[in-house]
Amino acid sequence: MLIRTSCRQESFADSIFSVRSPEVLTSEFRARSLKVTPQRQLLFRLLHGHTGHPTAEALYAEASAQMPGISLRTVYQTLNDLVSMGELSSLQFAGSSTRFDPNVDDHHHARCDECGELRDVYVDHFDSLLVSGFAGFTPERASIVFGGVCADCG
Amino acid sequence: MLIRTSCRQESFADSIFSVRSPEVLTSEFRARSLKVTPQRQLLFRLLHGHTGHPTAEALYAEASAQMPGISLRTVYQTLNDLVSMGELSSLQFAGSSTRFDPNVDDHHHARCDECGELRDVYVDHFDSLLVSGFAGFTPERASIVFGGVCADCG
DNA sequence: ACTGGTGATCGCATTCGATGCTAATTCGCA
DNA sequence: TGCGAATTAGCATCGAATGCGATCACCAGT
Ligand SMILES: [Mn+2]
Ligand SMILES: [Mn+2]
Ligand SMILES: [Zn+2]
Ligand SMILES: [Zn+2]
Repeated sequence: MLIRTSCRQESFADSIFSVRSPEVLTSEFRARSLKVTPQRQLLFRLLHGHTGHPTAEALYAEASAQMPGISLRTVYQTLNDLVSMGELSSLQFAGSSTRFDPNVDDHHHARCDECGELRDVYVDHFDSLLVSGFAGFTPERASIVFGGVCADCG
Repeated sequence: MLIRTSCRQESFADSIFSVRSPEVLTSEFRARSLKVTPQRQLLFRLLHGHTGHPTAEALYAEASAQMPGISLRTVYQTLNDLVSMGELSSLQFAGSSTRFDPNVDDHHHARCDECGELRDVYVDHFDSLLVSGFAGFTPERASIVFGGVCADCG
């Protein structure tokens, strides 16, 4: 496998992509007659600025620290709402639970075979790919997952 | 999203990729001191020539038709063995159970959003992709999944 | 062919992530 | 402030997959 690494690597590292602000999410929820509860507000805050790919359990742990008694069920509920609103995306890999991605930008992922760490990667010249085998299939989206070894595990 | 469709589309459709022959798999199992039982032989046969992406349950159904009493546990066992031997690969998507892929050729997939149908696609010029964000990560593999609508659901 | 030993089979229990259900609560609008 | 509708939280349930272990059977060596 040959992969060309862009020289613009650094410029991307500077950018931080996350879920939209708690204020925006609040309006979005209200606009859909969804109530803005303290539990949801807390999750809005936790997700905003989050650059990783947390699981529901991880967010539940973070949330519990600030709001003891919040239920895992509610965390799932809210994350699912955000996903169906397109404010969050979800990723699934073999042998681990669903990861939620606060970065809804058009991007792809690199996943470490050892530790499962997931990082965002950006791909240029996607349209120079030549794909055969669609035969009637209408592609609308594409997602690339690179498998390999991360810096820590290497 | 812009995707270039290869004019060689048809030539690929002619090729049939599958798991290796029951005879080869038999030798492979013996070489590893794994016994070649009737249950395994049946699965070898079912997988050979299989061009789809069946679930363990689906293969269990097929197997049960020819060998009533075979257990789902044994089907999983054998499929997992084949995967760890590299004779079969496994794929996982959100909201559905693991799909086993008898095609271990280097290829990618297109998945219908409606019905979940999965088809093989082949990608050329992969090395013209420009990837940024690796930063220490050593990529070894890549897998592309196209999302969209299949001919039946369109 | 027989046999011993190691690996396989199969059914049942168990795990784990995720969702269904619902009484009690709370949000948000009037 | 009060009402109706949405939410919460806890527990039950689900589905896919694996752990376990008594019994079975492949197969190498005789
Ligand atoms: Mn991401
Ligand atoms: Mn395939
Ligand atoms: Zn790692
Ligand atoms: Zn379809």
